[in-house]
Amino acid sequence: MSIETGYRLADNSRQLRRLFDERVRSLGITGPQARLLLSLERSPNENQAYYAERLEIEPITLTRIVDRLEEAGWVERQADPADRRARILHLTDKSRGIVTRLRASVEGLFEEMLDGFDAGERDRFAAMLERIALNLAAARQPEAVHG
Amino acid sequence: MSIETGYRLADNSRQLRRLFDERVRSLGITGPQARLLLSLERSPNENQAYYAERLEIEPITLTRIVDRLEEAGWVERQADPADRRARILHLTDKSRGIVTRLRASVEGLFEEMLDGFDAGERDRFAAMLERIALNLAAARQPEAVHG
DNA sequence: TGAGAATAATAAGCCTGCTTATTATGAGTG
DNA sequence: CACTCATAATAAGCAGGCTTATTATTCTCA
Repeated sequence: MSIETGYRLADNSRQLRRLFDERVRSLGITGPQARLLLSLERSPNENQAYYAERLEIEPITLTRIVDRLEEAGWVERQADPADRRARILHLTDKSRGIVTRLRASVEGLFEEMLDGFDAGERDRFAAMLERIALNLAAARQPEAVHG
Repeated sequence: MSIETGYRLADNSRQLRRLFDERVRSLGITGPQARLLLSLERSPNENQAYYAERLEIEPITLTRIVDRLEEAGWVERQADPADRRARILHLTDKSRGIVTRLRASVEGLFEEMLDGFDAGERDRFAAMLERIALNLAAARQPEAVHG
């Protein structure tokens, strides 16, 4: 039984990612670029390692996303006066406008996803997802159990 | 509220995909390659278009996965006597052994994911995922509503 | 202080996903 | 039959994910 549910969960999230990518594409950016811009709006002026951690991608992956965003004028790298290794990221005047639309797009999509769910159902679904998140975290480090 | 739930769903599935990729990697193949091999076990001897449709990837993406699997001896392409454009795929003697272990790996992972969920909870979670799948399908073609 | 470990960013190279385009073949219609 | 349209596979080229490795800097602690 868990097989079908596992596949369904994977399928749903693939659809969700696709829809997100499609919608932000009309704004001229890719899905991962949009995720970084949203993260930059919420927590600005941190170094690249911070955003890589937050988006759960490798630093080198983030580096290349930033390369393209910077080239297109959506973000700027800035030296960190406190650490000469680091680069601080921030939005530009050009990008501040788009981020609002991005946020609306994401919120609308998530709302469509849960269309027809009442408040109680949303709570129960969210609680189940939290339990699954814990299970997946536990599955990640099977060695740690033997401490 | 739906924002956090949407992000949680996306996060969970990213974790799930990562765990899957990590586990099959020890068998010497990548995640997408594993998905194709499992699909080949379940429905053998179809053409490439069939598996692309089934895995919900573009035909060209499947072509390249097959390129690498064929080169490594995990699958074989075969001419379709009924359609000279098409190529029929099938597993090889070498791959038949690994597919059993793949299946066990997937089933184990999905089981860990739902650890602690009783039968009723599994049913309710699966039902919610189905509703979300319908909502996402509806979100895909907003134009069709006006049809 | 000074040596070694840790951290920040990046490069190279692989695989997978996409869009757009091309070629070969098949199917349908007049 | 011939014309058109659809379909199967593939190519080119890009973005994003990864692993592994490199360089520069910072941190730790004996």
